[in-house]
Amino acid sequence: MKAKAEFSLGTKPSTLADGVFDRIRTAIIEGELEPGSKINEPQLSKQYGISRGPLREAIRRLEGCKLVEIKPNIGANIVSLNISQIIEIYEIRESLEGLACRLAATNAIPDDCFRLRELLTQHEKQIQSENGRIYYQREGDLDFHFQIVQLSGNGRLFDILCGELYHLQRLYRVQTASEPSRPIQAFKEHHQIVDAIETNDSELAELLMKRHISSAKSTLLDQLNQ
Amino acid sequence: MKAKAEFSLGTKPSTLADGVFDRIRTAIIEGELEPGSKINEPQLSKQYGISRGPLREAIRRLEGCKLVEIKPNIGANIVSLNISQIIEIYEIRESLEGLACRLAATNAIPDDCFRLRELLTQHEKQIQSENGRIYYQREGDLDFHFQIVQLSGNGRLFDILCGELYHLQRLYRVQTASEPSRPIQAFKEHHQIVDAIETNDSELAELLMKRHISSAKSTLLDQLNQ
DNA sequence: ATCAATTAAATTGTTGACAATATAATTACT
DNA sequence: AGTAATTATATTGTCAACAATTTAATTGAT
Repeated sequence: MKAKAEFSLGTKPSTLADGVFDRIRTAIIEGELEPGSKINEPQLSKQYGISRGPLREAIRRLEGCKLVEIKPNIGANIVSLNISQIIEIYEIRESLEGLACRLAATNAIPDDCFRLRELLTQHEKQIQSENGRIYYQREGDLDFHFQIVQLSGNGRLFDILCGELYHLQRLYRVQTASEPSRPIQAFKEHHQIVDAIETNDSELAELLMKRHISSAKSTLLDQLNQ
Repeated sequence: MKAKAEFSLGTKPSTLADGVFDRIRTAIIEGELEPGSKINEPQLSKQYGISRGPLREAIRRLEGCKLVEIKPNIGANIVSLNISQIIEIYEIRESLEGLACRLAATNAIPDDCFRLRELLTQHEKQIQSENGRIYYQREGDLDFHFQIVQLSGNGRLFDILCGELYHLQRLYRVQTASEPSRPIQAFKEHHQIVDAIETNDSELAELLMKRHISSAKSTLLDQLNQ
């Protein structure tokens, strides 16, 4: 019996299909598996040291998550997003994270706000430092949004945003190797948002978050039209 | 070669796994498979006349769609929603369908509005008639929302709403055998919404749709607290 | 040499068998 | 009789082999 408890809680890696699902999933999100590329079953099953049975189950599950597309008798391809699909996601995020932020402002207790400020302080240091700048800026931004959604207390909302949409946008960034283009401005907006949450001003919190995401969308569009 | 082209377009039923995925999926949505009940692989594979391999692939795909939950070495259960999860979905729908309706108001051409009116006329007849009243009221309501989301032109939004959230709420209704409780009022609100779309008043269209869904949520909460 | 037809290789789809685990039934004990 | 331990059954997880289909390579004709 191998020590295989990869995580301490909330995971269920006991089957090969589940384990390889996690691995392929992160490989897709991290950009190790190129968007649009084909999945070769014999190759992957050999690479992971399992047979095709559980591998195919993992791929089917990924299909359900819309991370791969399967064409009958042809095979599975890593999903690949074009710019208009990214804009679609921004539209949805604007709407849903506005909601999340409103709910967060209603629910948040002082300790939650403290943790958010802490995260932003950490984020600020990373903006000023040079090492690993771009990578950590992206991650810091995601962490912030992640925590807001968690504060909303709406589990389904969390699933959609943190379990689906964030991953897809990240996938696109890796795909196009885009850099964060307005880190200082974004940092300020984050603080504004925490201000609103801190005073339980849910309406303002919603408005600010929507504007924050709308700005990111506009920046992306500008970069393309330039 | 059997004539197996179940639908004329947009389907890919050529593999057993895909075919049985569709069948189980609709069985869940239609309420034929009871929420919370266990899936027995030998039984289902016999029932559908296939082996366990493709059946398990279908179940894994359903897991990815969050329609079943799999516990390792135990089995798969049809997902079962409690009331607070339904409320969560209402919150999300309020936000997303507001967005959808705003986009629809921007995009809609006169012919689209004509079709919406037609749908509502049909819906009105079904309210007045007695036969199959409840069932068709529900379906009519869903058709209306479905068409609005389609008019939004946002494919991802369509996937989330029409491919996921609608099904889950329907599942709950079957589960609790609830009836539509405010059909005439809902009918009026639908017409109001089309009015706004017709004049391309996107802001109003969004507001009305959000209010429409919020009312449905309140009605549900009232029924429970009464 | 270019293209179509044919053959060969590789990949996907499906099945049945076996191993591992969990559930049910039986036995044994206080 | 009630409960713990043990056996038996059923179900899930995994694998390897075979069938069906697609893709690549080869051959042949104009």
